[in-house]
Amino acid sequence: MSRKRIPTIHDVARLAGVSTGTVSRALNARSGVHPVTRQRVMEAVNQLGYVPSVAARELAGRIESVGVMVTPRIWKYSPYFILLFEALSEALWQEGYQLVEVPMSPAGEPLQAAAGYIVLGAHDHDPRLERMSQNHPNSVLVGVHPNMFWVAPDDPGGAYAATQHLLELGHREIAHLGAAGQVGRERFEGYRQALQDYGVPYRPELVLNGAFTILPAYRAVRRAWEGGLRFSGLFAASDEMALGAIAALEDLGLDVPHDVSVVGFDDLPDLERPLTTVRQEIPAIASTAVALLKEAISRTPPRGVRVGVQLVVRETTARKR
Amino acid sequence: MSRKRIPTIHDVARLAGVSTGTVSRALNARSGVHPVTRQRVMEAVNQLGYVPSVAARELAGRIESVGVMVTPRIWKYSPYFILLFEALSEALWQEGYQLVEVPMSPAGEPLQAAAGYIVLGAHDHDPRLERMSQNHPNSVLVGVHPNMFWVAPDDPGGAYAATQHLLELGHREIAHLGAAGQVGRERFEGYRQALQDYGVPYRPELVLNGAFTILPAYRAVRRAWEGGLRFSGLFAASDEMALGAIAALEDLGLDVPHDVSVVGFDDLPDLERPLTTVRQEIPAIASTAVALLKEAISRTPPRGVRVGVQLVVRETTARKR
DNA sequence: CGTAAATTCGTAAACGCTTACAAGAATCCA
DNA sequence: TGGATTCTTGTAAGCGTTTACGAATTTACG
Repeated sequence: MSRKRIPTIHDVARLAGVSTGTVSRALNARSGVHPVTRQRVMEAVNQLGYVPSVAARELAGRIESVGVMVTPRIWKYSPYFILLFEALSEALWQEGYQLVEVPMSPAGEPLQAAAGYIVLGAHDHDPRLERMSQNHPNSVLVGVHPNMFWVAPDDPGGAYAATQHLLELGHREIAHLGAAGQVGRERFEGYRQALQDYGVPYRPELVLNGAFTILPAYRAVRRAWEGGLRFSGLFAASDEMALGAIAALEDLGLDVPHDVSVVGFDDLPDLERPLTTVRQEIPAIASTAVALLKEAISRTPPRGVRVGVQLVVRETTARKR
Repeated sequence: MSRKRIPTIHDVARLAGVSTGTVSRALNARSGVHPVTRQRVMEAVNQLGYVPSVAARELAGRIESVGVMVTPRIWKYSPYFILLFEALSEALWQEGYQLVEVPMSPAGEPLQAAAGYIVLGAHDHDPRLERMSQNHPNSVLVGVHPNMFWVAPDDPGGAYAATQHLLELGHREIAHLGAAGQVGRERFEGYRQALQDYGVPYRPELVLNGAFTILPAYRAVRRAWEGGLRFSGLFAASDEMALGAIAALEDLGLDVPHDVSVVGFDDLPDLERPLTTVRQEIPAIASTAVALLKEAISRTPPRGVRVGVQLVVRETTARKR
């Protein structure tokens, strides 16, 4: 049961009748190889099913690997983070990096060496972040931290835009379905600021608490409404929460958007409803992270970047009746 | 802002006053190097903060990397898959493999070469699986497929045990909260078989439909109960569904487990309730996948393995009143 | 048609590590 | 003490790729 040898660049070269250098150029460089030759090489590649060895590429200095450290428990917020993970993989690949998932020791040290690190999902004041920022200047946090490189979406701005949208539609009783943590706070701030700028008094009882996930949102909204709370607009701190809210409202016999307009946050793909929401450009966050990573690797002083965010109006909001 | 050179085995050798071969042996081999020499090498390693280059090791044939391909949309079932991902990373590392996340082309081809592949989360009859099974005999599916290597938990067995547990507690009206797809079907089969073996007639109206996730489960249970359906036991096809069901029942003023006993499936960690459930040994699934991968790499004919599953009785089931 | 410039391609070194091989040093036993 | 063993170590080839360099070929142009 002998193992089939994996084809290498030499096999391709032999089959195409060229040298390995040429194969490499045909594969990587935009120019410097005759179209006809390139064609022959590509055919050989397809015929053999050749795929370049990442290890060899890395050794030759063509790519480097960067470690992505994922905090455990991250799966509680999962759809968002998984999308981010995929986007990072893609963005790194584009820039000639390879994504390696590296475990983080309890003390906060990466368990594998890499050219740089990207940290996902650490808590607000996780001591491991201090550790990373001290010992690993070549790392980037997706989140906010004063003395690291960081990227984060413009949460306050997005929340502001969402609330503003509801206000512009004529709504005055606007509830907010919020969550704890730094992100939750920032989104709440945007909501509050928008109300203030439009001269609508802030009413604490209109702020409900969810947890970024769907069922707590459903229950909070249903309970609040059954308890007599009324509003014609709702800004939810995540799409999942928005879906929960909509389900609750509909189960109560209300119509979205005609009785209540709902705005979400994130713009997750493939949702069951076309949500009016604030889109996070996950690919943009990923590519910003990679750009910062390059700075971090060259030991530039750390800085943070807010990635813009965009209101997408779909079918869950309407003008107030 | 020059980047600090990463120390190599040569630097270590120079500092320790030995050859690179000796350093390598000191690091890898149990024997064949004088204790005193080894000591000197280790000191040099620590002093320089040397970490072996994974790429070079791989090129030299010491370790191999295996690609894990994650189907998009996987995040819909996410907690389970993220845990699995982490477990795989761990299990591979143990066996001297490195986990690399490799993107899958739309056609179903891995975009990076690796010693082997593990495929996660592809749909039942995904054409890309056919493709993989044809072109990449060195791959393992977590799931079930006739002509690939595959691992899967013992879904029918687990479902049987869950239902049996409810029957043994004296319940006779046992509902099933199910989901679509192969996994959903297999869990349903276990439920049905158990009823039959205990002489309890199968009543189709007791089978509710969720979608593996929490909110649809909540709504299905709530609606069914409000519609007059009654049962004293419920077997849910996933823990998330069980949580949704419990929330619904409690919102209806019922007590779990005294009015209704609920059993889940998966045994996710850190749930808000101590669920009676069927535990999937995720680490076992991961290590089985790795074991099969080794077979696959050596081109053994494909086979599938069911990993055992275990009923864990906690606080959501009770004897029928 | 002839020369200069541009394009294309082959050669070989380098990346960091492992390991087969051989040489040298230490140990053993008669 | 001397030869045979056994340990320890250095040497160098090889893993699959990229890329600087220079040779060979093609193109451009007067």
